[in-house]
Amino acid sequence: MRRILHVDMDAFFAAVEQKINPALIGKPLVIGGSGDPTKRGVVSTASYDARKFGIHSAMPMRTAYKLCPHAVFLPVNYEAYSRVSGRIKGVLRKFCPIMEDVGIDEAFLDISNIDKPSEEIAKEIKLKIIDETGLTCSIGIAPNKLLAKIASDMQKPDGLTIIMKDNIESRIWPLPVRKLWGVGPKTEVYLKTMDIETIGALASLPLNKLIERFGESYGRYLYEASRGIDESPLVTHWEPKSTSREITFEKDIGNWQDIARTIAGLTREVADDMKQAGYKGRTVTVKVRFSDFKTHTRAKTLVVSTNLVDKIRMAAFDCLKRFELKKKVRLLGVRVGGLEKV
DNA sequence: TCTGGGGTCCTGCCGCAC
DNA sequence: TCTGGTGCGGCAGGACCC
Repeated sequence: MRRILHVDMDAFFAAVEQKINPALIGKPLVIGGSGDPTKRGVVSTASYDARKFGIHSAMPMRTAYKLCPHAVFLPVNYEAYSRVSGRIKGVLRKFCPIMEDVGIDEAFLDISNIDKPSEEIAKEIKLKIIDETGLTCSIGIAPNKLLAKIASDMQKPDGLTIIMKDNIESRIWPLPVRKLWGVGPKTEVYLKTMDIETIGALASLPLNKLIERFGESYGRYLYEASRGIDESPLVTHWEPKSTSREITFEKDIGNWQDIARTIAGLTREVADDMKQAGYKGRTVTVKVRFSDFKTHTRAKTLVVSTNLVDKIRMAAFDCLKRFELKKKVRLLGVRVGGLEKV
Protein backbone atom coordinates (compact mmCIF):
# COMPACT_ATOMS: atom_id res chain seq x y z
CA MET A 1 0.00 0.00 0.00
CA ARG A 2 1.40 3.40 -0.98
CA ARG A 3 1.64 6.19 1.58
CA ILE A 4 1.42 9.65 0.03
CA LEU A 5 1.89 12.81 2.08
CA HIS A 6 0.60 16.22 0.95
CA VAL A 7 2.02 19.38 2.50
CA ASP A 8 0.05 22.60 2.12
CA MET A 9 1.37 25.81 3.67
CA ASP A 10 -1.22 27.79 5.67
CA ALA A 11 -2.25 31.12 4.05
CA PHE A 12 1.26 31.10 2.61
CA PHE A 13 1.64 34.58 1.07
CA ALA A 14 0.06 36.22 4.11
CA ALA A 15 2.19 34.16 6.49
CA VAL A 16 5.40 35.21 4.70
CA GLU A 17 4.38 38.87 4.84
CA GLN A 18 3.66 38.52 8.56
CA LYS A 19 7.07 36.94 9.07
CA ILE A 20 8.71 39.89 7.27
CA ASN A 21 6.63 42.42 9.19
CA PRO A 22 5.37 41.04 12.54
CA ALA A 23 3.23 44.16 13.03
CA LEU A 24 0.82 42.53 10.54
CA ILE A 25 0.19 39.52 12.80
CA GLY A 26 -3.41 39.40 14.02
CA LYS A 27 -4.61 41.92 11.43
CA PRO A 28 -6.84 41.12 8.46
CA LEU A 29 -4.32 40.93 5.60
CA VAL A 30 -5.13 40.67 1.91
CA ILE A 31 -2.47 39.97 -0.73
CA GLY A 32 -3.30 40.49 -4.37
CA GLY A 33 -2.75 42.41 -7.59
CA SER A 34 -0.93 45.69 -7.21
CA GLY A 35 -1.96 45.90 -3.57
CA ASP A 36 -4.29 48.80 -4.35
CA PRO A 37 -7.86 47.63 -3.59
CA THR A 38 -9.37 50.40 -5.72
CA LYS A 39 -7.67 48.98 -8.86
CA ARG A 40 -8.25 45.89 -10.99
CA GLY A 41 -6.99 42.66 -9.49
CA VAL A 42 -8.03 39.64 -7.46
CA VAL A 43 -7.10 38.31 -4.04
CA SER A 44 -4.25 35.79 -4.08
CA THR A 45 -4.28 35.03 -0.36
CA ALA A 46 -6.26 36.32 2.60
CA SER A 47 -5.02 35.80 6.16
CA TYR A 48 -7.30 33.86 8.49
CA ASP A 49 -8.28 37.15 10.17
CA ALA A 50 -9.36 38.50 6.76
CA ARG A 51 -11.27 35.29 5.92
CA LYS A 52 -13.55 36.01 8.90
CA PHE A 53 -14.95 38.90 6.82
CA GLY A 54 -15.78 36.55 3.95
CA ILE A 55 -12.67 37.42 1.92
CA HIS A 56 -11.21 34.53 -0.08
CA SER A 57 -8.78 33.98 -2.93
CA ALA A 58 -9.91 34.81 -6.49
CA MET A 59 -12.28 37.47 -5.14
CA PRO A 60 -11.94 40.92 -6.78
CA MET A 61 -9.80 43.24 -4.64
CA ARG A 62 -12.56 45.85 -4.80
CA THR A 63 -15.05 43.40 -3.31
CA ALA A 64 -12.57 42.50 -0.57
CA TYR A 65 -12.19 46.19 0.20
CA LYS A 66 -15.95 46.60 0.55
CA LEU A 67 -16.11 43.61 2.93
CA CYS A 68 -13.27 44.89 5.12
CA PRO A 69 -12.04 48.44 4.37
CA HIS A 70 -9.69 48.42 7.37
CA ALA A 71 -7.78 45.33 6.17
CA VAL A 72 -4.12 45.73 5.17
CA PHE A 73 -3.78 45.31 1.38
CA LEU A 74 -0.41 44.32 -0.07
CA PRO A 75 0.89 43.51 -3.56
CA VAL A 76 2.09 40.00 -4.41
CA ASN A 77 5.83 39.74 -3.72
CA TYR A 78 6.75 36.57 -5.63
CA GLU A 79 10.49 36.88 -5.06
CA ALA A 80 10.03 36.80 -1.29
CA TYR A 81 7.60 33.86 -1.41
CA SER A 82 9.84 31.94 -3.83
CA ARG A 83 12.81 32.27 -1.50
CA VAL A 84 10.83 30.86 1.43
CA SER A 85 9.31 28.20 -0.84
CA GLY A 86 12.79 27.10 -1.89
CA ARG A 87 13.80 26.61 1.75
CA ILE A 88 10.64 24.59 2.46
CA LYS A 89 11.18 22.37 -0.59
CA GLY A 90 14.78 21.87 0.55
CA VAL A 91 13.55 20.60 3.92
CA LEU A 92 11.05 18.27 2.24
CA ARG A 93 13.52 16.90 -0.30
CA LYS A 94 16.01 16.12 2.45
CA PHE A 95 13.25 14.22 4.19
CA CYS A 96 12.12 12.30 1.15
CA PRO A 97 13.68 12.57 -2.33
CA ILE A 98 10.50 11.35 -4.08
CA MET A 99 8.80 14.74 -4.16
CA GLU A 100 6.33 16.35 -6.54
CA ASP A 101 6.24 20.14 -6.56
CA VAL A 102 2.73 21.57 -6.80
CA GLY A 103 3.08 25.28 -7.18
CA ILE A 104 4.77 27.55 -4.71
CA ASP A 105 3.23 26.33 -1.46
CA GLU A 106 2.37 22.63 -1.89
CA ALA A 107 4.13 19.33 -2.43
CA PHE A 108 3.51 15.59 -2.42
CA LEU A 109 5.97 13.13 -0.90
CA ASP A 110 5.93 9.37 -1.45
CA ILE A 111 6.80 8.12 2.04
CA SER A 112 5.99 4.46 1.31
CA ASN A 113 9.55 3.35 1.94
CA ILE A 114 10.22 5.39 5.09
CA ASP A 115 10.20 3.00 8.01
CA LYS A 116 8.28 5.16 10.49
CA PRO A 117 4.60 5.68 11.36
CA SER A 118 2.87 8.29 9.19
CA GLU A 119 1.99 10.52 12.12
CA GLU A 120 5.58 10.61 13.31
CA ILE A 121 6.83 11.58 9.83
CA ALA A 122 4.25 14.37 9.56
CA LYS A 123 5.10 15.76 12.99
CA GLU A 124 8.82 15.80 12.17
CA ILE A 125 8.17 17.63 8.88
CA LYS A 126 6.02 20.21 10.62
CA LEU A 127 8.72 20.86 13.22
CA LYS A 128 11.46 21.14 10.59
CA ILE A 129 9.45 23.63 8.51
CA ILE A 130 8.71 25.76 11.57
CA ASP A 131 12.38 25.54 12.51
CA GLU A 132 13.52 26.65 9.05
CA THR A 133 10.87 29.30 8.28
CA GLY A 134 8.70 29.91 11.33
CA LEU A 135 5.64 28.99 9.27
CA THR A 136 2.97 26.34 9.83
CA CYS A 137 1.59 23.89 7.31
CA SER A 138 -1.22 21.37 7.08
CA ILE A 139 -0.48 17.78 6.17
CA GLY A 140 -2.62 15.02 4.74
CA ILE A 141 -1.55 11.40 4.43
CA ALA A 142 -3.44 8.80 2.39
CA PRO A 143 -2.93 5.87 -0.01
CA ASN A 144 -2.87 8.24 -3.02
CA LYS A 145 -2.44 11.88 -4.11
CA LEU A 146 -6.14 12.58 -4.54
CA LEU A 147 -7.01 11.58 -0.96
CA ALA A 148 -3.85 13.08 0.55
CA LYS A 149 -4.78 16.46 -0.96
CA ILE A 150 -8.32 16.28 0.37
CA ALA A 151 -6.94 15.25 3.76
CA SER A 152 -4.53 18.18 4.06
CA ASP A 153 -7.49 20.53 3.58
CA MET A 154 -9.63 18.90 6.28
CA GLN A 155 -8.04 20.55 9.31
CA LYS A 156 -6.50 23.93 8.60
CA PRO A 157 -4.40 25.64 9.78
CA ASP A 158 -1.59 23.55 11.31
CA GLY A 159 -3.56 20.33 10.73
CA LEU A 160 -2.63 16.69 10.38
CA THR A 161 -5.14 14.28 8.84
CA ILE A 162 -4.64 10.64 7.96
CA ILE A 163 -7.13 8.93 5.66
CA MET A 164 -7.15 5.17 5.18
CA LYS A 165 -8.98 3.18 2.48
CA ASP A 166 -11.54 2.10 5.09
CA ASN A 167 -12.36 5.75 5.92
CA ILE A 168 -13.50 6.78 2.43
CA GLU A 169 -17.20 6.24 3.02
CA SER A 170 -17.27 7.87 6.46
CA ARG A 171 -14.89 10.81 5.84
CA ILE A 172 -14.81 11.54 2.09
CA TRP A 173 -18.35 10.78 0.95
CA PRO A 174 -20.05 13.40 3.18
CA LEU A 175 -17.86 16.18 1.67
CA PRO A 176 -19.22 18.52 -1.04
CA VAL A 177 -18.23 17.57 -4.61
CA ARG A 178 -16.22 20.79 -4.87
CA LYS A 179 -13.61 19.26 -2.54
CA LEU A 180 -12.65 16.81 -5.29
CA TRP A 181 -9.62 17.91 -7.30
CA GLY A 182 -10.85 18.68 -10.83
CA VAL A 183 -14.38 19.68 -9.83
CA GLY A 184 -14.64 23.43 -10.27
CA PRO A 185 -17.53 25.91 -10.11
CA LYS A 186 -19.05 24.89 -13.48
CA THR A 187 -19.12 21.18 -12.74
CA GLU A 188 -20.41 21.87 -9.23
CA VAL A 189 -23.39 23.79 -10.65
CA TYR A 190 -24.02 21.12 -13.29
CA LEU A 191 -23.91 18.32 -10.69
CA LYS A 192 -26.34 20.29 -8.54
CA THR A 193 -28.86 20.23 -11.41
CA MET A 194 -28.54 16.42 -11.20
CA ASP A 195 -29.18 16.64 -7.42
CA ILE A 196 -25.58 15.60 -6.73
CA GLU A 197 -24.05 17.67 -3.93
CA THR A 198 -21.72 15.29 -2.08
CA ILE A 199 -18.88 13.03 -3.18
CA GLY A 200 -20.93 10.10 -1.88
CA ALA A 201 -23.89 11.04 -4.10
CA LEU A 202 -21.47 11.26 -7.04
CA ALA A 203 -20.17 7.78 -6.18
CA SER A 204 -23.71 6.43 -6.39
CA LEU A 205 -23.85 7.16 -10.13
CA PRO A 206 -23.01 4.35 -12.54
CA LEU A 207 -20.00 4.70 -14.83
CA ASN A 208 -22.04 4.75 -18.04
CA LYS A 209 -24.17 7.65 -16.81
CA LEU A 210 -21.08 9.70 -15.91
CA ILE A 211 -19.45 8.99 -19.28
CA GLU A 212 -22.70 9.90 -21.04
CA ARG A 213 -22.83 13.27 -19.21
CA PHE A 214 -19.14 14.20 -19.01
CA GLY A 215 -17.39 12.29 -21.78
CA GLU A 216 -15.10 9.27 -21.61
CA SER A 217 -12.11 10.89 -19.94
CA TYR A 218 -13.70 13.17 -17.33
CA GLY A 219 -16.61 10.79 -16.70
CA ARG A 220 -14.25 7.96 -15.83
CA TYR A 221 -12.17 10.32 -13.71
CA LEU A 222 -15.22 11.36 -11.64
CA TYR A 223 -16.27 7.73 -11.24
CA GLU A 224 -12.90 6.73 -9.84
CA ALA A 225 -12.18 9.92 -7.87
CA SER A 226 -15.51 9.74 -6.02
CA ARG A 227 -14.50 6.24 -4.88
CA GLY A 228 -11.08 7.46 -3.74
CA ILE A 229 -9.35 5.62 -6.58
CA ASP A 230 -6.18 7.29 -7.91
CA GLU A 231 -3.12 5.39 -9.08
CA SER A 232 -1.35 8.43 -10.56
CA PRO A 233 2.36 8.49 -9.73
CA LEU A 234 4.28 11.45 -8.33
CA VAL A 235 5.72 13.62 -11.10
CA THR A 236 9.23 14.35 -9.88
CA HIS A 237 10.49 15.92 -13.11
CA TRP A 238 8.59 18.00 -15.60
CA GLU A 239 9.31 20.27 -18.59
CA PRO A 240 7.17 23.32 -19.41
CA LYS A 241 4.95 23.02 -22.51
CA SER A 242 4.25 26.71 -22.98
CA THR A 243 5.22 30.08 -21.61
CA SER A 244 3.20 33.27 -21.69
CA ARG A 245 2.81 36.85 -20.59
CA GLU A 246 -0.41 38.79 -20.31
CA ILE A 247 -1.64 42.09 -18.96
CA THR A 248 -5.00 43.45 -17.89
CA PHE A 249 -5.27 47.19 -18.46
CA GLU A 250 -6.37 49.47 -15.67
CA LYS A 251 -8.82 50.99 -18.20
CA ASP A 252 -9.94 49.18 -21.36
CA ILE A 253 -8.13 50.42 -24.46
CA GLY A 254 -9.29 50.89 -28.04
CA ASN A 255 -6.33 52.59 -29.69
CA TRP A 256 -4.54 50.33 -32.22
CA GLN A 257 -1.14 51.89 -31.45
CA ASP A 258 -1.50 51.03 -27.75
CA ILE A 259 -2.55 47.49 -28.61
CA ALA A 260 0.36 47.02 -31.02
CA ARG A 261 2.87 48.47 -28.55
CA THR A 262 1.60 46.15 -25.81
CA ILE A 263 1.80 43.06 -28.01
CA ALA A 264 5.37 44.01 -28.96
CA GLY A 265 6.28 44.44 -25.28
CA LEU A 266 4.71 41.14 -24.22
CA THR A 267 6.48 39.39 -27.11
CA ARG A 268 9.82 40.69 -25.91
CA GLU A 269 9.11 39.50 -22.37
CA VAL A 270 8.13 36.02 -23.57
CA ALA A 271 11.23 35.78 -25.78
CA ASP A 272 13.44 36.90 -22.89
CA ASP A 273 11.83 34.31 -20.59
CA MET A 274 12.42 31.58 -23.18
CA LYS A 275 16.06 32.54 -23.72
CA GLN A 276 16.71 32.70 -20.00
CA ALA A 277 15.13 29.28 -19.42
CA GLY A 278 16.75 27.79 -22.54
CA TYR A 279 13.72 26.97 -24.66
CA LYS A 280 12.50 27.44 -28.23
CA GLY A 281 8.87 27.16 -29.28
CA ARG A 282 6.73 26.76 -32.40
CA THR A 283 3.16 27.89 -31.77
CA VAL A 284 2.53 31.58 -31.06
CA THR A 285 -0.89 32.47 -29.64
CA VAL A 286 -2.35 35.94 -29.07
CA LYS A 287 -5.12 36.27 -26.52
CA VAL A 288 -7.57 39.17 -26.43
CA ARG A 289 -10.16 39.72 -23.72
CA PHE A 290 -12.69 42.37 -24.66
CA SER A 291 -14.50 44.78 -22.35
CA ASP A 292 -17.44 42.32 -22.10
CA PHE A 293 -14.96 39.73 -20.71
CA LYS A 294 -15.31 37.54 -23.81
CA THR A 295 -11.90 35.99 -24.50
CA HIS A 296 -10.61 34.90 -27.89
CA THR A 297 -7.33 33.48 -29.18
CA ARG A 298 -5.61 33.26 -32.54
CA ALA A 299 -2.64 30.98 -33.09
CA LYS A 300 0.05 30.48 -35.68
CA THR A 301 2.43 27.54 -35.84
CA LEU A 302 5.86 28.23 -37.32
CA VAL A 303 7.76 25.79 -39.52
CA VAL A 304 10.80 25.95 -37.24
CA SER A 305 11.02 26.47 -33.46
CA THR A 306 12.45 29.80 -32.35
CA ASN A 307 13.11 32.07 -29.43
CA LEU A 308 14.00 35.08 -31.60
CA VAL A 309 11.94 38.10 -30.67
CA ASP A 310 11.53 39.26 -34.30
CA LYS A 311 10.11 35.90 -35.46
CA ILE A 312 7.73 35.66 -32.50
CA ARG A 313 6.61 39.26 -32.94
CA MET A 314 5.87 38.74 -36.64
CA ALA A 315 3.76 35.69 -35.85
CA ALA A 316 2.01 37.57 -33.03
CA PHE A 317 1.11 40.43 -35.37
CA ASP A 318 -0.20 37.92 -37.96
CA CYS A 319 -2.49 36.62 -35.23
CA LEU A 320 -3.48 40.11 -34.07
CA LYS A 321 -4.55 41.08 -37.60
CA ARG A 322 -7.10 38.24 -37.57
CA PHE A 323 -9.08 39.87 -34.72
CA GLU A 324 -11.97 42.23 -35.27
CA LEU A 325 -10.97 44.97 -32.84
CA LYS A 326 -14.35 46.71 -32.67
CA LYS A 327 -14.85 46.44 -28.92
CA LYS A 328 -12.47 47.88 -26.34
CA VAL A 329 -9.75 45.57 -25.08
CA ARG A 330 -9.37 44.61 -21.43
CA LEU A 331 -6.50 42.11 -21.62
CA LEU A 332 -3.77 41.17 -24.08
CA GLY A 333 -1.57 38.10 -23.89
CA VAL A 334 1.15 36.35 -25.89
CA ARG A 335 1.94 32.66 -25.46
CA VAL A 336 4.51 30.40 -27.11
CA GLY A 337 3.77 26.68 -27.00
CA GLY A 338 5.39 23.52 -28.29
CA LEU A 339 8.49 24.26 -26.23
CA GLU A 340 11.68 22.28 -26.62
CA LYS A 341 15.09 22.62 -24.98
CA VAL A 342 17.57 24.70 -27.00
C1' DT B 1 -20.66 45.77 -11.38
C1' DC B 2 -16.96 42.69 -10.66
C1' DT B 3 -14.00 39.04 -12.55
C1' DG B 4 -5.11 38.46 -12.24
C1' DG B 5 -1.50 35.85 -14.19
C1' DG B 6 0.74 31.68 -15.37
C1' DG B 7 -0.07 27.33 -16.54
C1' DT B 8 -2.31 22.23 -18.12
C1' DC B 9 -5.53 19.31 -20.27
C1' DC B 10 -9.66 18.17 -22.88
C1' DT B 11 -13.11 18.59 -26.60
C1' DG B 12 -14.94 19.58 -31.00
C1' DC B 13 -14.05 20.96 -35.44
C1' DC B 14 -11.55 21.41 -39.70
C1' DG B 15 -8.55 20.23 -43.55
C1' DC B 16 -5.45 17.03 -45.26
C1' DA B 17 -3.26 12.58 -46.37
C1' DC B 18 -3.77 7.87 -47.14
C1' DT C 1 -12.29 8.23 -60.79
C1' DC C 2 -15.29 8.78 -57.02
C1' DT C 3 -16.44 8.09 -52.26
C1' DG C 4 -15.89 7.11 -47.52
C1' DG C 5 -13.39 5.83 -43.30
C1' DT C 6 -9.68 6.93 -40.35
C1' DG C 7 -5.85 9.15 -38.23
C1' DC C 8 -3.50 13.30 -37.31
C1' DG C 9 -2.03 18.11 -36.68
C1' DG C 10 -3.60 22.65 -36.01
C1' DC C 11 -6.81 25.65 -34.03
C1' DA C 12 -10.32 27.75 -30.79
C1' DG C 13 -12.67 27.58 -26.66
C1' DG C 14 -13.44 26.18 -22.05
C1' DA C 15 -12.69 24.18 -17.38
C1' DC C 16 -9.59 23.77 -13.94
C1' DC C 17 -5.40 24.38 -10.92
C1' DC C 18 -2.30 27.41 -7.72
